[in-house]
This record gives sequence, C-alpha cells and structure tokens, in this order.
Amino acid sequence: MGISERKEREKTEMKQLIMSAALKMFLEDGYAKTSIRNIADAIEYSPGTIYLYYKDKDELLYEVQGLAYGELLTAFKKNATSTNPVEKLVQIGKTYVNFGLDNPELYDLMFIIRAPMNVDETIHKDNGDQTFDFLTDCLKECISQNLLRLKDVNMGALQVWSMSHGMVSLNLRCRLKIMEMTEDQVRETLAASIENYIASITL
Amino acid sequence: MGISERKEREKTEMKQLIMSAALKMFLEDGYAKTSIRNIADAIEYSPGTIYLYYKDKDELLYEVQGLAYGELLTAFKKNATSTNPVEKLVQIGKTYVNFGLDNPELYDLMFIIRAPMNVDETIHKDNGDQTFDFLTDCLKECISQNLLRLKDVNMGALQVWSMSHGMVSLNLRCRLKIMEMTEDQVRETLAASIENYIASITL
DNA sequence: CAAATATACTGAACACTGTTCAGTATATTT
DNA sequence: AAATATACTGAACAGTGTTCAGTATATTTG
Repeated sequence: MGISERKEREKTEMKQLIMSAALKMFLEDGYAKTSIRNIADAIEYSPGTIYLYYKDKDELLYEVQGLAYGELLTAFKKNATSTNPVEKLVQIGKTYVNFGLDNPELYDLMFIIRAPMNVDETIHKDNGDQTFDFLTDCLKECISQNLLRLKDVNMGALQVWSMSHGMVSLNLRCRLKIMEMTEDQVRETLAASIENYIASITL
Repeated sequence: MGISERKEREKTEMKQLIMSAALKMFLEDGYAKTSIRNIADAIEYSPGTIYLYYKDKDELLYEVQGLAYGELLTAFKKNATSTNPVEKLVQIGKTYVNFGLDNPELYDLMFIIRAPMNVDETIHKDNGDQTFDFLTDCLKECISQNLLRLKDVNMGALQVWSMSHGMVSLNLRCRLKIMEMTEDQVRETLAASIENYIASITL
C-alpha cells in the first residue's frame, strides 16, 4: 500500500519545512535568539509539533551543523583547486576565513556556540570528517613532497585550523577591535596573514 | 561626616560580595548556567538587590572579564620572563594556551561567549590593552632585533593570538576530538605546536 | 526627641525561554 | 459504521533576565 510511503514522504517534507525555517532564522538572528516558538510561528504550527520531528533544539543545531560542514567542504572544493599543494593550502586557509567572515551566524553555530557535542547524527560526523580530511589530505601531499618545515600532518592541521579559526572567531567576537581596522582592512590583513604564515612554514 | 564614607564603603563591600559570589559560580558552572537568582540565593539577598549594584548580567561579565584579563597579564609576567624575545614569545604562547586549558570557564567568558562588547568599563579596556601590549611589546623587540621572518607587529600579534586562541577554543568546544588524543596529549601537542610555529617564523 | 525624608531591600510580576503531555481532531483500518 | 491509529494542539511547568511598587530601616531635619 502507498499510504505508508506517502506518510514517510510527508514526514520528511515536514522535517524539511521545519529545517528550512529554522536555518533561515538561525542565519538571520542567530541560534540563541531563535526560539522554538518563533520557528513554530513561521511555519504556522504549534511549538509542540516541532518536538514530534526533532528531539530538542540541539538536534536542530546538529543537523544545521552537518549541512554547514558540507557547505564549507563545497567551498573548499570550489576554491582550493591548485595542483601545487602549498598553494592549495593557502587557498584552503583563505576560503575558510572568508567563509567565516561571509557567514558569521553560520560560523558561530558551527564552531563557537556551546552545545553538547553529539556523537551519533551521521550527517554531522560524516560531513565534519570529510571537511577535515580535505585539509589533512592537502597537508599529507605537502609533507610527502617535502614542501613544508612541518613533518607531522596532525600538527600541521592543528596549526592551520587553529590559526584560521582563531582569526575568524576573534573577529566575530570583536576582539580584533583592539587593532583598529575597518572591515575591509580586517579581510585583507587576515588573508595576508594566512599567506604569510604558510609562506613561513614553507621550505 | 563619616556616614557617607561608611555608606560608600558598604556599597563597595556589597559589590564585592556580589562579584565574588558571581565569579565563583561563573567558574564552577559557567556564565550562562549561572542565574541572577542563583547569585542572589548564594549571598542571601533578593534578585532585585543585584540590580542596585550592577545594571544587568552583562555588567557582571564585563567586570569579570576585566579581572580575568588582569590575571592573564599576571600569568604572562610570571611565566614569560626570558630575555631572549623569541623565547619570550614562545613562553607567552604556552602561558596563554595553558591559561585557557586550566581555566576553561574563565577563558570561555573572556573570549568566546557572545555579549555586546562594552566600550566604557575602564578596568576592562585597561587590562585588556595591557595584556595585549605585553604581546606586542615582545613582538616589537623580536622585530627590531630582526629575529623573525615577520616585519609587521600587527600581523605577528594577529598570528600568535589567533593560533593560541584557535587552539584553546577549538579544544574547549571539543573540536579537536577529531584528532583522537587524550587530555595530556592535547596539552603536549598544543605546546609543541606553539613551539614549532614560532620556530617556523624565526629567522 | 518626634516627624519627615532618604536609603536599601524585597518579592511579586512581566515577558520571555525550552520542553512535556493530556486532549482533540483527523485519517486509516477493521 | 465503529474502532483504532496518527498528527497536532496549546496549556502548563520550571526556568530565565529584568522592573518596580511597596516596605522597613537609617538618617536628617525642625
């Protein structure tokens, strides 16, 4: 019988409806300022309904994070295409930083917001791992071609990620205000710093 | 008349009472999970009383931040004492990272938590600037002695701070779980990475 | 010293939050 | 047509930051 299939379809459609409304509001107002009631209002359902499709607000977050990790990977694949692995590494760094500057609320919810890290939620881990692998693969290539001072992939990944994340998150929290720059200057300086940093670790 | 002076004294004592209770609870349970009512209960006053001494919860945060920036500066002065500016730079980085790992809730509230950045609140800006200057002064020394590949103090400060902050904050948000390390390994790896990074930018 | 005033504090109330769940209305199966 | 299963509601619960009329105490004034 096709009824149960239609029901299944309706269920995923409903999840998508909730998800798209939630995502839109997260991007506009941020995760914290978006309430379940607001989301419910937006899709013209009662608050309780959302809990029939998502266990709690965190589960909405996890799904958005998974999607966002995927988007970041897409950005990497689009922008970090150099065949020179060191150049590619620079492209990865710049793409990461620009992604954060261009999507502040998304970046916030991907990497800064406090929420119990979920272990299950396959899309989350899968996309997260794949995105991270894009970086480590590039580093492996750099190291195997003996292009970097670094010999350890993990340490390289840690450095590049920490540097990039540090730049984005300090800027998002207005901590770079101490350096008195316009928004454009921040963008330029961050890009130049990524470039300079990778030049420094290049042999 | 000594009455107004006693009143003044009582007022600062009351602020201190609130502050010390708030700080204790922030460190134990985190800023977000500490409520004004909890603080009021702890000092056996009504919630409304706290608002007679602090405009809102953010103002409590700003004061704690100011104190914490001061503490970080103290840690710098204690641990980053090398006369060799590059060595000193390494000490600053390691001290920063350890400070974050040792005081996770404090670090969270200093640099990660989302709150409208306050412009006034002198202790805040003063301590923040002084702590930042400790880093820039060291970098100026490094650069003036031509010890680094870097020639721009601002870019150096940005790199060192971003790298250190990135490491601490990614770890605090469990994002380094992807690298599968024990807590001790994380500590070692972060320290080694700081060292390795500064070695890389050293001439 | 008593009355008037100033100060300190209270705690109920407001408008929110995430979450739950008995009850209802609709759809499906018997 | 009756019984059952599903989907949804919206009031209720316990919590949040914040405000403010009212009270109780301390100080000043006549």
